[in-house]
Amino acid sequence: MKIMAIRLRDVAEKAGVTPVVVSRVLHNKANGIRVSEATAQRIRDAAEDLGYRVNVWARNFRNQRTMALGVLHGTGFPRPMLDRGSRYFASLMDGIIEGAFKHGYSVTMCPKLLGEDSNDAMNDGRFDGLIWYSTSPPPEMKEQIIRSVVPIVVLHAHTAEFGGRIPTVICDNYQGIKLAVDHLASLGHRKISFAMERELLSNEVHERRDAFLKTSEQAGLPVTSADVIQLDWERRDLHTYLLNPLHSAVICFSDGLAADFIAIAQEHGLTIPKDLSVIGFDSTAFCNELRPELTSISQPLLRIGETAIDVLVKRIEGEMVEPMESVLPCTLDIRRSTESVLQS
Amino acid sequence: MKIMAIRLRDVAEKAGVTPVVVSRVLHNKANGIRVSEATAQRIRDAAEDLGYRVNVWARNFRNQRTMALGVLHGTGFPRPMLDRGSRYFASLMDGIIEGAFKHGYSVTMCPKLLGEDSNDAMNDGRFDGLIWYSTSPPPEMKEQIIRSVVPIVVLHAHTAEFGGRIPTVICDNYQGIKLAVDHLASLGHRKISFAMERELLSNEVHERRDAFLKTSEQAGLPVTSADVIQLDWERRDLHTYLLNPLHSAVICFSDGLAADFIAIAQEHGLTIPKDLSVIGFDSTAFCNELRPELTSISQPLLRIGETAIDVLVKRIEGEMVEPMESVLPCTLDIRRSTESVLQS
DNA sequence: ATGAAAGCGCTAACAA
DNA sequence: TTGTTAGCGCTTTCAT
Repeated sequence: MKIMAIRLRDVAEKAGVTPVVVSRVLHNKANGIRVSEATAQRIRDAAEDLGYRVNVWARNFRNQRTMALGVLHGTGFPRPMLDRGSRYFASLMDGIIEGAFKHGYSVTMCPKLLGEDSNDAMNDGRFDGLIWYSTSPPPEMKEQIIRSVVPIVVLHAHTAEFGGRIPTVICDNYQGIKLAVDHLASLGHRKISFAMERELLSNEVHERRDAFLKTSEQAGLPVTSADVIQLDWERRDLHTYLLNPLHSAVICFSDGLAADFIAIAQEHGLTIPKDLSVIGFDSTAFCNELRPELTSISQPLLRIGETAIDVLVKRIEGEMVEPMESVLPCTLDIRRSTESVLQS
Repeated sequence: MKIMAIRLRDVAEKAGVTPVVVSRVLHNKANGIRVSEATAQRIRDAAEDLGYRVNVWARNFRNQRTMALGVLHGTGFPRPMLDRGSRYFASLMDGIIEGAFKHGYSVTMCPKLLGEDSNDAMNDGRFDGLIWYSTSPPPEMKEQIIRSVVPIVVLHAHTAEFGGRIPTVICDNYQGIKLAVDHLASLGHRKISFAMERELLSNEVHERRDAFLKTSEQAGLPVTSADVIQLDWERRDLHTYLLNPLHSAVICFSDGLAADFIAIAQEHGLTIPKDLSVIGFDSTAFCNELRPELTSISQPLLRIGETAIDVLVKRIEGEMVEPMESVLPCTLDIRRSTESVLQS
């Protein structure tokens, strides 16, 4: 008992004209309509009466566009859960959706896509464009991305990784880390550290670590690569470290990691921030839910998502994108997890 | 410089056959292929050589299906942000995506849809089915839902609200609240309260409040409607209440509300759970990030999302759904925000 | 001002 | 085993 939707043809019959005229009256906003007002009114009435809606897919098919964008999650995890870890991916998606809506595109998450055969998504006509969001794609993926039929924008990567041929959007990791280091220095901290997940494959990890080392030095702090704390997924290394913590402050690679750091430090009897100042990265909403609230480097995730879409849409519409790499500045959201070392 | 994708016709030409044969060889999994192995191989080679991918939209168009599901967010907010408040919506979406993938459908979030003209989504051919997620739709919306061309499943509502004609999925609010009340009673709490947002329009608020009153009575607790704390969005009422708190425990309508309750109670010098036990509702991931970790009634959001999709797909495929209303049981996740009143 | 024709890529039904 | 026909709903182009 499938109810048929009303088609252009139905409206045309009711109004006593051909579908072409109906199309012009109802959908040709820009062009001159070239239809007598009387007919136009008759058509509009008929459409109203029947409750006509254009069939979007038929139109898109005819126009050879889908007005749909896909979000690809290449490698790393099986599927990005929205509700897991920090709200990182959720924030990003909010930005992507926002940007897409602005340009009249929809955002689709679909199986083949987020799973393995990402090659399909680039060629099966499902999308006008793709956002590739991945920690760090293996070489063969990069080749695939470069050769994709469909325009792609890659998040959290550098254009150089793709032979300068794929637009990318990334935050200014160096400048972000510098904000954190300077903040700690201004609070009188000298022994500061950087915590990262050893097994996380991501260019950004190394960017942030290197930025930590470099900016600390610039700030005149006695920091070496020994001050980088490498952690395993299960946080065993963290327990080990906390038996004999050597620093008064730590900058963590992500908010999720910072949350763990705080929780486990508290288990070990440390008071945050009195005994240890902690800074996260991303400044997602859940920083406000942690106790103490987490000071965090704010990567503008919403804007990153939106920017990526802006760039992608330009590409889809055949415009050149300049510059190919969008680097967005970070800010520092100072909350309660950092305090002056002098107070203690 | 739009690169054309390879079409069936291109493969056919290269293999020296007609498109129909190619279609059969490459896509007719189920039916007998009825093609000689030699030709089939030739076709497969040609497809491989050219890097052919089926155009999914053309196929769907021809088949008069979209294999796409929409998520409608009727009223209340302008657009559900994934990263806002508790992770409620994110969890739900994870379940929805999971369920959709299982059945081979994609999930689309698109502008017209999540904005105002939800009527479009029901008739513009964009979706094979819709999930309606709304706090509590106004009457005219309900009429629209009932009359929709496209199959719909409504979340967090009762089938009776839609004349018994629309399938719904909802958690067992009564049983969930009962778990919380019994838990508190077993910890020796006598003066317990229920906190809700006065201005939130939602059937579930009232269900939970009523369940609180009824199950408390059953548990032999001296509870009246005066023990329901009504709050404004800005939480001014909460500050007022906390000047002179009358209860040793509170069950909150949502995790987000519980988080606020805890934070503001702490500002007022209360220690959680020593001075006040707090229970949330939803048990989203961020309960673990609160300090203390939040005891919460767990609504199986992932399963609610998945179930909704299962039901929706049945409807799409013309099956009858029985029962029309799926009520999923809650559980209680006991964390650190509740403790025995006797300890103090 | 209106209409006829054509076709987007694909596949079900029927024909040879 | 292979091919022909036809059409999903829409819009662009060209004719009337």
